[in-house]
Amino acid sequence: MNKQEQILAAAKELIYEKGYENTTVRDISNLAKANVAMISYYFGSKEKLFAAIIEENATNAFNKIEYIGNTEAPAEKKLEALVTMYVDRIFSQRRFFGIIYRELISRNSPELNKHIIEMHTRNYESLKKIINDGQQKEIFKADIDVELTIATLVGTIGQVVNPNDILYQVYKIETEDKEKENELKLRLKKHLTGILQCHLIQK
Amino acid sequence: MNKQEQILAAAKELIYEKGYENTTVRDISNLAKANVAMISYYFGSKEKLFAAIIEENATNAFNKIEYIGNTEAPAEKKLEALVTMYVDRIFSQRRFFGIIYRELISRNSPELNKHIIEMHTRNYESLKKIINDGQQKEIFKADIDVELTIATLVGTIGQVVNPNDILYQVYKIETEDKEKENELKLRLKKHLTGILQCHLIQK
Amino acid sequence: MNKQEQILAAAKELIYEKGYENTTVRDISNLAKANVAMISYYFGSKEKLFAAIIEENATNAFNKIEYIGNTEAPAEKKLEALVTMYVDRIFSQRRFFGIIYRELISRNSPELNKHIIEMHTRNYESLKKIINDGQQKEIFKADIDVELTIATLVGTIGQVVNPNDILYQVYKIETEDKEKENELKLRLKKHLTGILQCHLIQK
Amino acid sequence: MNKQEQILAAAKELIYEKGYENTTVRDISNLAKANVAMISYYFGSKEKLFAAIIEENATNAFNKIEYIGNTEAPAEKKLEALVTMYVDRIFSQRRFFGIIYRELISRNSPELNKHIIEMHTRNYESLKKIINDGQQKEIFKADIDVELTIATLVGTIGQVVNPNDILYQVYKIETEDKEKENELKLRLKKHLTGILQCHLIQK
DNA sequence: AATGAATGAGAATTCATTCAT
DNA sequence: AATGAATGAATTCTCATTCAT
Repeated sequence: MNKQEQILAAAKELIYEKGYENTTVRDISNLAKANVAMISYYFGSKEKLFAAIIEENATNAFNKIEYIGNTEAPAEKKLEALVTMYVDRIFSQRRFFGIIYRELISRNSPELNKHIIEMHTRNYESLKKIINDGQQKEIFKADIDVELTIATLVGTIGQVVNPNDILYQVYKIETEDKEKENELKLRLKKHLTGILQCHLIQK
Repeated sequence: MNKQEQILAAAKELIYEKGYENTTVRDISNLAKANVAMISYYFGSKEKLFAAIIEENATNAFNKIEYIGNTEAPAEKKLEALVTMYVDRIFSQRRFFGIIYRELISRNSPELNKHIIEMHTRNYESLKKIINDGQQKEIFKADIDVELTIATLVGTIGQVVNPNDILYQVYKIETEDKEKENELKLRLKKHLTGILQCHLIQK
Repeated sequence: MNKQEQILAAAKELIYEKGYENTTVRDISNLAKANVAMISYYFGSKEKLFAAIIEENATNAFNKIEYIGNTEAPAEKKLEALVTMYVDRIFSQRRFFGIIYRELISRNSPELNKHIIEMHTRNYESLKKIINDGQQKEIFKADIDVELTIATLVGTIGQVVNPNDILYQVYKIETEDKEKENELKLRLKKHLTGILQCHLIQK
Repeated sequence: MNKQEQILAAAKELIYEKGYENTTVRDISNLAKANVAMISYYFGSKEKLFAAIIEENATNAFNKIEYIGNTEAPAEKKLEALVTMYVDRIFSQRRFFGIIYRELISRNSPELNKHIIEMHTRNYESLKKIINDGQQKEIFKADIDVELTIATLVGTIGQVVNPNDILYQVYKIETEDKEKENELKLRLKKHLTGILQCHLIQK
């Protein structure tokens, strides 16, 4: 792992840990064992470093959604695959998920916001295609609110995973415990598959 | 409205608009037409001002949940009332919703976090009581995941309302348009009532 | 002298001494025995502090030119008064004269440049009026190049006073010696009065 | 043109354009299409690169003055030749003229200053010799202030050419216009020849 | 209760220079 | 001779807080 990658990794870790505003470039450079100036050298600025992280992340998600969309599986299997993928993904990136929204809200960098939105729109469209496809094949109900159904999928996981102190204390789930975490992931997959099937599938 | 209230109001407005870190005490004092020093004078520090806002907010929510729980309505009506209340509430406080989680993540003030969690736990318990009640009366299914069901309720609304640029661009919803906003609220209420009834109610 | 004035005074001193770029806000705040932040507090930024200095200075010059222009003296007396005024002025502000041009050349702040030019234009017009008046009264020759005559007046003094190492070493004039300095001022006044009278006055 | 010369050329161009402090070694290396490190490699440091530029420039001037001094022409012709030479020279090097003084004032490199002063002293002595020669031959008046006369020559041109925004706006002269520029040079030569002859030549 | 001035710490960024190749 | 990566020092500015009134 070269310096540039080390910086990226350190930034990802810290930015979620403490938020974008609370993470200083010095923190990042210390963790990455790189000189402060290297951040400007490689990424131009703190903000652009952040943009690079988002870019990488969103593209990654996009590829996974597209992959599921392009399989030959029936719609209900695709739904299950999406739930599984999303739960795994958001959990494994719990350190990152959430910041996007947090920073989106801080309107001080319209350019960055625009970029994030573009990424998200792309991912969203890819996701929508899968549901529309299920509707066309008359496996999914026609009269569902596609946008809000996606909001339920993502929002539920986000709610569980994001504000982790709440998760781990309000929801009485122990943190740092891999086993318990896997249990929770299973619970989430089951809950979401159940609620979404009930909501989506024709009877 | 006295100076203290003016400061509180200004803080609420700005902190959501730009986030906690991006809101300076000077911004707040300017908007409140108060002197900077008054913030320290009345609230002790910026952080304590923030805590005061959260306090007020959470207590407000708690009262509303308790009120619904204490009515004589049947469980399915209470569910509908909760959906309506949550949608209205989060929408009307969209300016505030989200910061809590955002700041929770920034771990720099454990005390503040603890306080937020206590508030939330209290609200959460009150909410859970309502669902457990419906289960006891055999209107709601017994084998549902109560915690995650609440996560779906709150998370779905949050997902729609929170990152509003995404809302307004990815979800193709026009901002600043009261009529469209009401339309969206109706959509959300319908979607959530539908999906939660399908999920919760015994057949 | 309050803090704001102290900062202004310290800035004037240092900026000429070492140039704008070589003077740090920390230097200024140290000399002014003020905190660094006070510079932003009072002036907004280093650049605006510089602008304030220029403003004050140019306005001061303008008033003096206007005063001479408005006296009842004959043109040749006004010329003498101008020479005297300019020599005294540039000498007494030798610490300041020159920076304007130095910074004008560094084109990085177009706004500042625009402002400086406006000030100078105003002063220049006032000066020109005096010479034109002498021409109208047929005391001064009609066929002189007014712009370049002013350039000679200002440029000569500037050349002597500005690059003071050259002045004091190339021109073999001892620095820091008040007596010698007065001698030099007399020399300059004599030289300029002589050369300008020879150039301007009708025979 | 090899790399070293390219760097020198790029440095000359940029340093005047933006001033010494505002020109970064990276700017220079970019324009010269050379690596940053080559500047240190060839010149030792940014400052020494600057010294090299000054050296070249001053020597060039010295040779021209000496050439005029060594011709057989009568003093008044030499004066005219000097005016012409100086106007042409300062104009053609307007990009460079002025920085010398600007940097001289920034006292942070005494060595560099000393060097510049030496160069200037040499040039100045050569110039003075020409005037003294004219005095000896009783063509020029004996009672003139030689130093200040030279200051008038150089200062007037500098005043016109140096702060070019003032020149081009206060003096109402269009920039970038070769024809107008030549016109201005002629004006200057005429003005200076006139004023200096009137001042210097015996009647 | 209220103010404006003042403080000191900490932020991101930029720069000339050097090192390893 | 030439390069790209890396360094550490320095700079301006912003912020929450406190002091004197």
